[in-house]
Formats: sequence, C-alpha cells, structure tokens
Amino acid sequence: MSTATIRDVARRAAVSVASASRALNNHASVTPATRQRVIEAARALDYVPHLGARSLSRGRSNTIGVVLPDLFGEFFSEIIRGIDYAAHRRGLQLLLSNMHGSADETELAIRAMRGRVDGLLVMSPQVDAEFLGRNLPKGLPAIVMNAAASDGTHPTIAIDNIAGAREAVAHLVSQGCIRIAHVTGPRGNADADSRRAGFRSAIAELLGPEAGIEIEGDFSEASGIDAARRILAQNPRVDGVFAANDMMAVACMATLAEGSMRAPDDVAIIGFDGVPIAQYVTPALSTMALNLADLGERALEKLVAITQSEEPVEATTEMLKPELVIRASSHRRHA
Amino acid sequence: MSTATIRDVARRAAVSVASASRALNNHASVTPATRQRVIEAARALDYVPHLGARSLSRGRSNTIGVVLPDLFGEFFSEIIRGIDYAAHRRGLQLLLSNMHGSADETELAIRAMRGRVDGLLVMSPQVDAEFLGRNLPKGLPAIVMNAAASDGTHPTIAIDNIAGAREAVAHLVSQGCIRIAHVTGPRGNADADSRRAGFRSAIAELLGPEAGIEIEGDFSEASGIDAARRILAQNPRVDGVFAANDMMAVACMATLAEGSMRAPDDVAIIGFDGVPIAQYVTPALSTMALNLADLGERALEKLVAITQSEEPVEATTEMLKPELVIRASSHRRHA
DNA sequence: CTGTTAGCGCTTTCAT
DNA sequence: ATGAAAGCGCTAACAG
Repeated sequence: MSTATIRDVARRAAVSVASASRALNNHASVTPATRQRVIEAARALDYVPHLGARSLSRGRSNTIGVVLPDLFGEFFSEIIRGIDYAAHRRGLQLLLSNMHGSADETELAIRAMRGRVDGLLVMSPQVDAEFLGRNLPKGLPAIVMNAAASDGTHPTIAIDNIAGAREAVAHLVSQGCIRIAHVTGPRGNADADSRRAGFRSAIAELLGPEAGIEIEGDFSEASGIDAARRILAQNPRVDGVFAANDMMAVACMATLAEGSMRAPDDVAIIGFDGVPIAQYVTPALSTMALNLADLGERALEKLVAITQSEEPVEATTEMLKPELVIRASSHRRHA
Repeated sequence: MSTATIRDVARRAAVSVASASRALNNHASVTPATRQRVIEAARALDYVPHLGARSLSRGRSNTIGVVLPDLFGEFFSEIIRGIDYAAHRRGLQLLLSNMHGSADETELAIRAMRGRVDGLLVMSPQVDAEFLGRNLPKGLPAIVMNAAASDGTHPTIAIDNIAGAREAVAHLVSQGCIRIAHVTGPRGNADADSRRAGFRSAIAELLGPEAGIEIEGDFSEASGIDAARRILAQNPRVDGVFAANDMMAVACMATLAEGSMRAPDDVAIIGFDGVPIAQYVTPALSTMALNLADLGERALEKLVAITQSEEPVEATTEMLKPELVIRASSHRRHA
C-alpha cells in the first residue's frame, strides 16, 4: 500500500499533522526548516495525499462530472475530447457517468456524482428540461448540453438544429433537388426531433409539403443502410437526401451507390455534425458542421466560470450554429 | 444545495444516524416501520448521499481510474468505449486523467488518483515499464495497457504489434509488392516502435533489407499526407505501403491518389488498428484489425477480478493478436 | 433492533 | 510558527 498517511509523515518529521499539512500545501507560516523535514519525510515514505479525504475536508474535489449517453460514433467522443482538453488545462479531473439511454439511468448517474464533483456537465438528449430541473442537485453548478430546451434554471449550450436543418435543405434545393428525403434520428432525441422540425419547415416553405419524405433512422450505420434500401425500393425518384447525422449519411450514400444511385449526380447528399469521418469518404460528404471539440471546451469553461463566480447564475442559452460545408456529395456543377 | 445530510434525515425521522444509514443501505436489521420513516424523510428532504464521504468511510469508491494519452483519433476513444461499457455494467464510475504525452504528467495523473479509485487502468505508450513500476502506488490494483513491456509486477494487456506488422508485410508481399514503405508512428511510442521492428524483420526475411523504406510519421493525419508527398517525390517506385495506423494510411492513400498513385493497383496499402473509419473510405482500407472496444472491456474485467480476489496478483501478460482484414486497398485481382 | 462512539485522511480554526 | 482539536458526511463496530 501506498498507505502512508499524513500522520505517518508528521510522526517521521516530528511535527504535528497540522504542520505537515501546511508544509505540504505550501502554506505561508512554516519554517523553512520544518518544511524541509516534512518534505523529506514525505518522500522517504513515498507519501501520496489521499485526495478523497482532502475533498471531504475542503469541500472541493477539483473534479467535474460528465453525464453522457453511449459513446458510439464520433459525436460524443469529439465533445469529450474538447472537455478533456479544457479540463486538463485547468488541472481538473473528469468523472464520467454513463446513462445508457433511459431517464432512470440519467437520474442515477446524476445522483452518483453527489459529493464527488464540483460541477456537472449533462448531455442527455433523450431527456427533457423539466426532468433535469427536477433532478439536478440544487446546489451543484451544472451546464446542460443538447437538451430539448433550457429548464430555466441552468445555463444551456445547445446546437441550433432547426437553423442547420433548414440550411441543409436550402442547399439541396439550390443544387436542383426537388424531391428530398430526410433520414431522421430516433424519436425522443432532442437533436433528432429538432432537425426533423427544421426539415419540415424548410420543405414546406421551399418546395411545398409534397416534396418531403421522412425515413425513420436512429443515428446508426445500420439505419443509414436501411434507409438507402427503402429509397431504392420505394422512392426511386428521390434526388436529394438530408441525413440527421453523418454516420447515416455515409452509410446511406454507400448503399445508394451500390444500387447505382450515385452522389452527387443521381442524388445529392448532406449529413449533419461534421465529424471527421465525413471528409474521408468518397465522394466527400457535405455536412452541417459543428465544432464539437470546441463545444466541449466552451461548456467546461463556462462551468468553471459559474463555479467560481459568486453571483447568482443566469440561465443563459448559448446557441451553436452549424456551418454548411459543401463537399463533393452534394455539389453539382450545373446547379 | 442538495445539502441535506444523513443527519438531517435522521433527525427528521427521529432516529440515530446509524439507523438512518442502515435503512438507506438496505441493511438487515431495521424495522420496516423505521425504514419507512427514514425513506420518507430522505425523500422529503431530497437527500442524496455524499459519495465522497461514503468512500472515505468504506475505503472503497466504486470508481476506476483511467490514465490515458490524448484522445485524438479513434484508437483511444474505442478503448474507452469498451471500458465504459464494462464499467457501466458493473455499476462503476470512471475517473479520467489525461497525461498529454510526458512522463511527468503521467506521474501526476497517477498520483491524482490516490484515494479516489479502487483500481487503475494505465495506458501510457510513451512510458516504459520501469517507470510505471516505480510510480504505480503499491497497494492499488492496476492493469497496464499498451506499455513497452510488463514491469513484472502488474498484469499487462498488450497488442502483439510485432506479429501484426509481420503479417501486414507478408500480405503486401503476397500481393506482389517488392518495394514497401513503412509510415511509422512516433519514436518512443511503444506501439509504434514494435510495429517498426516487426516491419524490419519481415522485410529482411521476405525481401531482403534493401526492399524496405521507412518514413517517419507520428500517427497523425498530417504526417500521413506528408509521407505520401515524400513517396511521390522521392520514392516513386514504391509499390506497397504499410502505415503504422489507419489514420495515416487513409490520409496517405488519399494524397497518393492525388499524385495518381492509386490503390490497390499502383500501390497496395494497409493500415493498423482497424478503427471504424477504415471501412468507409474508398477504396476501403485493409488493416490489421484490433477489437479495441473489446480490449477495453477485458482490461476492466480483469481489473475488477484482481480487485476482488484475495490471492496475490500474478503479473500475467495478455496478448491481443491483430487480425488481417483484406479490403480493396490492398487486394489485387491478379496476385 | 437501535443508539453511541470511533474513525476514514485531511484541512482548518483557535489557542499558544 | 506550531499544536490540539473539531469536523467534512458517512459507515461500522460495539453495546445495550
């Protein structure tokens, strides 16, 4: 065991634990001499402070809790990467807790953070604001990401899915598409639902309600393949596809090509998220790009800010606007 | 604050904190009646147990520490996904600590885990076994992943890079390649170094030492592009490329194609790792595939096993053998 | 079955 | 400058 405690160190240095603590933490009032002795004793005993105990005593843990859904795909991985980057820079550790989908698990995950973290980053697109408002511990700073809406209590940082979806559709239309399919994300997922809403409104506005076809997907590769099969079988006249995420777009595009509907000429395709994979496929995938790592960084920074500030927290909502990135999959020369 | 403590609950239920604790933790000896009262009091006060305090008292945290390098790329993300999955299944939380490369930071990251975790998963390909042996807390169960070698003290779970690299080269040779370039990973990285070693030995054995060309890379996309440029400029007669990871392979392949060296006919290309992206590029990338998520799962399970067992831990080494996955990028009809 | 008491390892008044 | 002692919130003997 690295089981040397501060008492052992104190004893060996022949001082009180109080002095040992002060010396170890660079407190002002300690004689250079005693400090020296304590440091040496610590080294000799291979002392490593027990951070759990310190947290309890100090009431701060230097840890941020992150509640998140399954890690499949690059979406959350990228966000985590940003969070991790910012956390590392500030010397914070990350406590991860996974809610595999359900609201019950989200609640558990949140409760499991109590007493171990100084703040919470909650990504729970399956769960609504009201639920979060009810379950987030009252005194714990928290930022809500990707939720359906602000709960009116916690700062929120969200993606402007509606605007993004509308822009995607507009782009497809600009390329000459007149019969557009939307491969959706799972119902009940906030991002998916709002992308769908944006799709509908843009279609109605730009082409009339008849022009839009919705094909149910769930963000997975498999559902992208599935969507392509359905298009091939039932909607051969589709000339544009807007998928709710890049993974489905990629899979759909590949499967469509097998059925000899090729992008961009037979069908123009655009995804959403802008994950790295999108640029490597052939043809390269157009997408509504999000700087996910940056989103993560910003969320962490904002959390740190409210953790430190004394003022009451305002429940602001920060919107991240997706950026249209046109690549080969939707770019038509003659458009 | 969700600042109701167990004392508040006890007071409200008119019992001692001991009874409150017992009731809340489903201990045997509590009257249904008092248990009921305690539960109600807890609910009324919106009590959430302080897990930090519980850990200190119990000497167990139900948390596993994960020390890892930067999250760039899919390699570590996939491993984390596996770890997370297994952890969630066992009701464990994950405490992440990032060492951005350096040994100093690795040491810090490890120390920062003290008193907060029940076991450690260490992925630190930049650091050697001896270093880990010196720095891993003595009493804390730990599993070392991707290290240069076992430190003789901790169980290790590693990738058989040498065998994998050799098989990759053999495959390229079987496709008729006689002048093969290896885009390496960064020096000092255990995986990279052993992949390079495997490359060398296979080349010497199969084609003679002249046939192998090494191009320095660092696992990044940029270095893959760079490698391609150097091949185009300096080694146009290369007919096979073995990249030390998939990211470089993908980038290299794309850049080579721009210079009209196309896979698989002009040049056969194979990567390493088998990350998801490899299957979506065109042509699909051949690779030495690793089930990274499974690796993570197994590591966690093994850690849990040694955490629970009483017997002294054996410093076993588990080897994960990469599997040759032949896709279009290296598959030649006439070979 | 329940309450009292003593910690877990550390920090931090409060005296000295 | 240093030490004694109180506690952070919880669990776990040990008595009753």
